Amino acid sequence: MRLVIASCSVDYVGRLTAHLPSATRLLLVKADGSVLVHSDGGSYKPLNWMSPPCSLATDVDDDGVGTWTVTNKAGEKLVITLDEVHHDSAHELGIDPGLVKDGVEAHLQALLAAQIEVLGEGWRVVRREFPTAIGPVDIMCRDADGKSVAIELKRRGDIDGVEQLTRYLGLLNRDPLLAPVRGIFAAQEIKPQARVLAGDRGIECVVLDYDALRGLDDSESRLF
Amino acid sequence: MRLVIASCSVDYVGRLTAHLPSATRLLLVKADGSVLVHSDGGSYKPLNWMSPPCSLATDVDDDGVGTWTVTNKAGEKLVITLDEVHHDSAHELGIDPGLVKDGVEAHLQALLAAQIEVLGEGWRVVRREFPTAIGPVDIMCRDADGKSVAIELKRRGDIDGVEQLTRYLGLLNRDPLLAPVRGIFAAQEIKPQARVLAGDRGIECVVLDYDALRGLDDSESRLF
DNA sequence: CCGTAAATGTCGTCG
DNA sequence: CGACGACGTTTACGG
Repeated sequence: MRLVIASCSVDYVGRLTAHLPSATRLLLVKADGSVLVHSDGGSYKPLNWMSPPCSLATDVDDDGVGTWTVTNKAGEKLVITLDEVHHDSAHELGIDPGLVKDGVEAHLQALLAAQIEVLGEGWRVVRREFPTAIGPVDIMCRDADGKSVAIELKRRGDIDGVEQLTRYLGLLNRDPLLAPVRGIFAAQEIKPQARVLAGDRGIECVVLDYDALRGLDDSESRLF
Repeated sequence: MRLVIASCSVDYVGRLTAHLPSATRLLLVKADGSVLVHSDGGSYKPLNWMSPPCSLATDVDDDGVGTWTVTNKAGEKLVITLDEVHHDSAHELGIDPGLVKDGVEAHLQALLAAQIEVLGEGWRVVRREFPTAIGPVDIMCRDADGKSVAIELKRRGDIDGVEQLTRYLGLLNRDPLLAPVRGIFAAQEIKPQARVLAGDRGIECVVLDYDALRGLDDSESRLF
């Protein structure tokens, strides 16, 4: 990894065209050739960048002044014009073991599927990620009477999720083997507008407590 | 901007829980207090981070070994445990003038509006960003017979865009002065599922070639 | 401040 | 490799 602090201007030509006027910035060159241009504020997103795989060609003088050209297979190009270099150092980092995540939708789905009876006694899971022509239903199950129920799971219950479930229900209810299919919109948090829209579509809302679900499940290890 | 190369492990507890085992990484502290943890590969996205506004508290010895704790108002916490510091430098960067973009959806809209007859002879634009109660229709136009057509533009045509246009059409068709309103979903690329959904809703799909549109337009400058 | 739509989205997963 | 949905989405733009 190479770190350069330099006064520079940047031009990107690719999926769009973008330009950065001259200013002092951090240029970060990773081992895979990718380049990030960061300012001293904003967010984690660079002002400009080139994702790997790509290659960096430099045309600079003894002071590091000149141009860097980063290109990729798709013909996208990032041109960095360096006016003055304030810092330039390289560091060996090695392979990163990577991130371990916990608490995302997949876990919520596993937890709910393992404890589907929190929704009603005698309920059973037919399939997780039940396939349809327009995408998979998160959990397909049947209630105590054997009637089909489609569950859409979200961490945050927004209008989009209700729309998604509505599309599934519209399709599923055309299948005489399944119809009538009931819909349940389950999330850790459901926005008021989503709740209203769900009510309007005859979709039931369920707020899930992730910690409670995890607590109820005695053998957490088998979920993963 | 402070740059630290260090062997460290990282824990994030917030909207989710995440852990990074010990390895050598770049720690980037921006002037606004935000912190980015980058590995030597991957993409522009850090392995872990804390967005501003947030505050960094350090508890380290003379070698820089110890822990950094970054917290924000929402109670999210990023804890970095430094085992060994290989590099530590600070740099003054100043304010960044910011990025200038060109070639995004707004430009596609301008190009298509200027050449609306690529959709059919005698078509004319009624208005770009035609206002409705639930948001603006990208382009409202009339075909050769004077019938209303609502166009939704996307760079990438996904299901969301079809839903969006469907909502507009539902509203517009309640207006006797406009109805019946036809819908066209135009994008540089249309996903199969979006195409199926559009077909189901009676919405026509049009694939746009940005370069061709730009090439057809003789005076590109007047678009901007 | 909240809601909506765009993004050089990126990232994982599954076919 | 493409299609698809989640994302600590983030970010910009209105009201």
